[in-house]
Amino acid sequence: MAKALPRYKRLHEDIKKEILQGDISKGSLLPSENELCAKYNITRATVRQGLQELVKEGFIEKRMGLGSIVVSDRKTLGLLSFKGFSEVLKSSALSSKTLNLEPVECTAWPTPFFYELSKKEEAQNCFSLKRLRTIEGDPVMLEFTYVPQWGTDDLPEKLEDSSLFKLLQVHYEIEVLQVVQDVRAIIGSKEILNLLQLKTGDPVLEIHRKYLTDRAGFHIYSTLYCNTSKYTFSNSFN
Amino acid sequence: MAKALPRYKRLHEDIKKEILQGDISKGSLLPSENELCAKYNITRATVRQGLQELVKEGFIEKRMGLGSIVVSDRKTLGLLSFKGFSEVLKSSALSSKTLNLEPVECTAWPTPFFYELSKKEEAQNCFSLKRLRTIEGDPVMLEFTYVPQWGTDDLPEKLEDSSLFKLLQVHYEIEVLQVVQDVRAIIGSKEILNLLQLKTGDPVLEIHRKYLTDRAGFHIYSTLYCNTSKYTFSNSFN
DNA sequence: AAGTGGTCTAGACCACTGC
DNA sequence: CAGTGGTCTAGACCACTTG
Repeated sequence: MAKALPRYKRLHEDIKKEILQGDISKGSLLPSENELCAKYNITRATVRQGLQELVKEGFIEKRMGLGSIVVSDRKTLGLLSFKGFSEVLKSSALSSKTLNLEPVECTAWPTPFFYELSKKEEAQNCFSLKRLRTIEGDPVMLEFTYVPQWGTDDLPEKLEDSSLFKLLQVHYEIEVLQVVQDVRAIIGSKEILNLLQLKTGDPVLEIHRKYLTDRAGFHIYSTLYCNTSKYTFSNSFN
Repeated sequence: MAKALPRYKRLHEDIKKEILQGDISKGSLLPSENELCAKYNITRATVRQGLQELVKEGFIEKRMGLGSIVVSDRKTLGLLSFKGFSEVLKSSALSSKTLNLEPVECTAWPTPFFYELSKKEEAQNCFSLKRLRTIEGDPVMLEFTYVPQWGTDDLPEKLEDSSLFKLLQVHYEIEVLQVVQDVRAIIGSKEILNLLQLKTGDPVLEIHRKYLTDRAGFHIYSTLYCNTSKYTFSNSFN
């Protein structure tokens, strides 16, 4: 029972594999779109659809009049910035920990919710995670995350041994494609300040996030409260 | 001299404006792709190219067999995108203004500087801009920007009639490729609070930015102080 | 000048959602 | 069922970069 991948997807995965395996080295040019047409026996529109995925993932960049350049590590920071806390920090020398403040629950969505939910989302429950992140023992981020219960029923037990985003990718084949976030500075509530070990009147970074995935209509939502007195919240994009 | 906009871009901006102005309400369906073909006198491939931009920006989502749903009418500002203040706002219905608090000066870099400068940068002076951005009359962002004086000698007079980033692109052919930023929440100083019309003890978003350009070694630096009491600052990345 | 990616046309068939 | 978006073909002209 072969799945019969779309042709553009086939090209996308082929080239991605070649890049990751080093068959096409960073900085070099991909075959031209016309050459790829010939190689895969597809039209240019289909080739471009496939290449566009690679651009979106940050593997290649296109240069007018020149070609498609492999830049596999240029977007690294930008990619890491939404892949979750642990992935971002694991390459640095700082020790980080994540503490689940409450067991994962499956409940209705909080109301009012900070982003508008679709009817499909509203109709189902969600898993809610309440976690505190620390760096070198200092609490730096309080995170409330909401994952729709939609083919992810055994999420709680799986969550034990891996990060949320890795779990979604590996066990459910859900990949985060994009993040939209709203940022503001607020004076933290007593509960938030307490958990972040801040004093009354201290400012806190509040971030609302919506993660868009490759499963249509499947979104993950987070609210983050950050103690930025010692560590800043940094990201990179292009 | 202005080039005609590509047709897909025209459609993209039109619909985006309609969404932001509330002409198409959140949760409703866009006209079908075939209807848009007829309305704009373009083919479906072109319509899809335009709609895809809206998907990328998080304004719409597509549902197989159903249509394109408007999922966001955020009036928040994509100010964390690197395209600059004016560009982000021009498609929305909100009126924005930029006030130069001081004439553009060419001086040494401030010390200490918030990012590490290369020797080449340190060896030259920089233009410093101090600007206040307002939306609908409300001051929302105080911006200190530093541009190296490196083939940009006539920057001050050129700056009169266009945005900084457009100016750099058009007159000096410098294109911003990537942005690195550090974000924190602070309690504003008296001067900052005053300019942003905030009260003592109010929180402010502080952002340090480094813009990387296609001219090797040429960077632009900014410090932003944002009043997030009324508008949040949003961005989107992948 | 030759080749590249950027844009665009005018069709086509399919799988899916709602009625 | 009729209509939608998902995929795809076979062309075309353009602006741009490099030799």
